[in-house]
Amino acid sequence: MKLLLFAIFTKLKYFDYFLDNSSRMCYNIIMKTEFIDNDIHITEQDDFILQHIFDCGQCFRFDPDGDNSYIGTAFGKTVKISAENGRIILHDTSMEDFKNIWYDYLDLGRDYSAIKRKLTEGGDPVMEEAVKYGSGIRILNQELWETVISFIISASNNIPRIKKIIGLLCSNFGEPHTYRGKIYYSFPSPERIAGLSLEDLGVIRAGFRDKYILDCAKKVVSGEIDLAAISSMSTPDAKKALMKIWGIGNKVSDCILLFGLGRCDSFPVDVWIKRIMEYCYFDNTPQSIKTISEFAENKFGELGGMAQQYLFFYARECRIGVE
DNA sequence: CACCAGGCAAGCC
DNA sequence: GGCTTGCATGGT
Repeated sequence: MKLLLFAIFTKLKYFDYFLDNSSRMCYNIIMKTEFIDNDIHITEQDDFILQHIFDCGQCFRFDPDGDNSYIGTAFGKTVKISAENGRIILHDTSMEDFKNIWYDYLDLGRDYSAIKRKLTEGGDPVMEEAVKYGSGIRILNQELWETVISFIISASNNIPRIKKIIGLLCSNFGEPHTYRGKIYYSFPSPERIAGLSLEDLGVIRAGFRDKYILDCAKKVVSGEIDLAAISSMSTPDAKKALMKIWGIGNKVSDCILLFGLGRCDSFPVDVWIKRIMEYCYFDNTPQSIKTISEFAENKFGELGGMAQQYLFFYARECRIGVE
């Protein structure tokens, strides 16, 4: 029990909690893993629903691939994930990539059942509904550079078009690799983007955001922006540093803190969150973003980021406050 | 045609 | 500090 509570706020490292690290079958306290014919099979993991994970606006590079499957690219590797009858399968991957990339990317070391219990233990009917709708949400641990550029692109944009722009960025400027007989592209490096002109970048149709992308890439390459340094800063300092980047303001920096830097207390307030918070907690009366942020900080604290994802998914599924 | 989309920068007070 | 406006593009 002590371990479970501990796991809410930390993350179980793959290597730390597996009983038998040398065999092809492993357990940790919240799931069972097997490596069978180039596939990773995960069972005894109930807090995992692909639609919730990949359709809650945190990640723009995974798409449905048939029933109960998604396929996408992260850290330069592509994986097809399917989930059916309590069995999650990561197809055509290696144990190495599972340990080094996907285990952490999918946040498999965190106990989301405990998080959901904690968020709803106060008897908040709003959060109970939200958690019911998005019960399989997990917060992905994404690459910082990709998260920075992706959320610069997200400003004043809609999710389908964000995905389209990022897709064009990768297919035009990323490195190709083959997976299951098809070609996929990595997210382009800072060096690659920094070498482009604004005109080159025009093919991705990013609109007014193109200059932010180019400026950021150039400054990352020159060292003026040090992402490694930012990742080791305290959350307030990291936020200040991110907000110095052209094109990154309050909301985008909160998204980067949550999705790219693992700061789970970060509570990004966008138009959807603003609407659902006003509707559910403020008698549907308009509030400033600052008021909503402070309310969320008091109410959700360390779990603000998780609460935000459940609310965001719930708001969009039920179109709360729209019409 | 207007209005909006996981906002932000710049210019104003 | 807070408030307004313009911004690229594509969809409704």
